[in-house]
Amino acid sequence: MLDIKFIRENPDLIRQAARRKRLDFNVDQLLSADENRKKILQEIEELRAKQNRASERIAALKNEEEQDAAAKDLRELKEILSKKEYEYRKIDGEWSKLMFDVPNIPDPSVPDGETERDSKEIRKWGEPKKIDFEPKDHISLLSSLNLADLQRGAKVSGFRGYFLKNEAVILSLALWQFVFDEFRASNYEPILAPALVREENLFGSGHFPQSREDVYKTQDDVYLSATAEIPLMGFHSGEVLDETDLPKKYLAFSPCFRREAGSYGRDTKGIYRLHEFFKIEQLILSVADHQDSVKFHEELTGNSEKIVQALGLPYRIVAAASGDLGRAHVKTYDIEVWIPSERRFRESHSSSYYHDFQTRRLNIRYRDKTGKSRFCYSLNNTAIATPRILIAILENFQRADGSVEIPEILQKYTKFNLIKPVFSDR
RNA sequence: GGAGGAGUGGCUGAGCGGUUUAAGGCGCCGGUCUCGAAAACCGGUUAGGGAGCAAUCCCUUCGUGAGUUCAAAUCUCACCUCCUCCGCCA
Repeated sequence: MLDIKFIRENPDLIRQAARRKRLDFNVDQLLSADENRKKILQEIEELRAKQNRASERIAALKNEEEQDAAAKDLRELKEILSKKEYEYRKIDGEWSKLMFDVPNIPDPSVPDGETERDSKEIRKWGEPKKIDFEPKDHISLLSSLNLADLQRGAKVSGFRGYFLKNEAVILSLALWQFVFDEFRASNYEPILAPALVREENLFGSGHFPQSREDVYKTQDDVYLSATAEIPLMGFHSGEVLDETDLPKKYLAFSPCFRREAGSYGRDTKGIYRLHEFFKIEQLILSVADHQDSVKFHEELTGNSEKIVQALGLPYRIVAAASGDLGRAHVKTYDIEVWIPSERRFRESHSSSYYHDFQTRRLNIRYRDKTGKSRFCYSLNNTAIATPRILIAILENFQRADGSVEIPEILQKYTKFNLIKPVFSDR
């Protein structure tokens, strides 16, 4: 959600934002709804003022008969008022609907383009290991090393279902432990976040109303969160923080659920795209300052780079193209790790900032030094997502004999340094 | 799942149809007093929107939404949250 005053004063910026994000949004429709709404609201306020004054006069009358007589005269006013109010509710509903559709404005540095293919490489780290044999893909490694059961996963859980087994389990636990340890000395507060969230949080974070079909809904009308960003943004909703408490930094683990409604044809095999996974997410609430957002965006991205570097995975940072940005986003960096079997980089982390788009919806404010209340700015980034990151680890660390090395940094957690192929079902 | 009770400003807490522009207290800000401070005393102090150069004025806001009424913090209904008890439960 953007400030209506800003929209009134900068309709061209909104038009341009919609064009860059490849969204169909009609600013003029909003502006005319806005004008209409404002006009009716002013009329209602005048009528209410009139009614309030008349009511006060009635209250001053001591005689009940006099009161009744005076009240009679007000019924007509009341009728006009309620008609106006009905009109207002209608236009206000229209107005809100449009307001929820207004895209946030992409930063000028965001590369223009339609899809993922138009993203721009910012920097690169590491060299893919020389593999002098035909590298197996993660699906065949999972199978030969007995690390997952995808058939039974589908039988029990349905399409995209999976069981992780044996060393893959220990490796997952090791990754989570390692990441929380990496942040131990930092001022990121560790959190285990709920996955069940109320609808308002999904609106607040900018996932609703557009992406309803991507989210699971329970029979109690609470939803299964697609990321800890959602409960974490809801954490401070409706609060007025003190400027001295900012920035707030969180590191949250949660299960994540995604319907993947629009991606039936894509990544249908393996564990790249799942309905159910686990993620540790970083999130920052900061003061309302663009330069701060830029600074913290780099910090969040840098934190994740350190993790991927420590794991020894070659990666690159790309700035997502304008058309690939979510409605709520100002700018997004993806970390893409090297996948040997595909000979390409694929997304493992996503680091974004939003200015006050989310905090305005969630009403997360702070009192600045002058005592004025302002909306915080928000940012978030993946710290690690499992099992997806296992794909990169398995493929990059595979050896000619079919075994897989464990990244050195994880060995103190896993207590083993090699995953060996099995030749019979364990 | 069942039975009760409760949600009021930054906090505490009164009000239960109309001088409520929400009492009182705490906190905070300003002032008087003081060499300075504390105490005491005086004044100010919810938030959002709108009109105006400004002084100021208007509307909304007592968990949320709908309703009754000329008028709702106050009455009715639904929902949300918290507390107590019973049941179930890792």
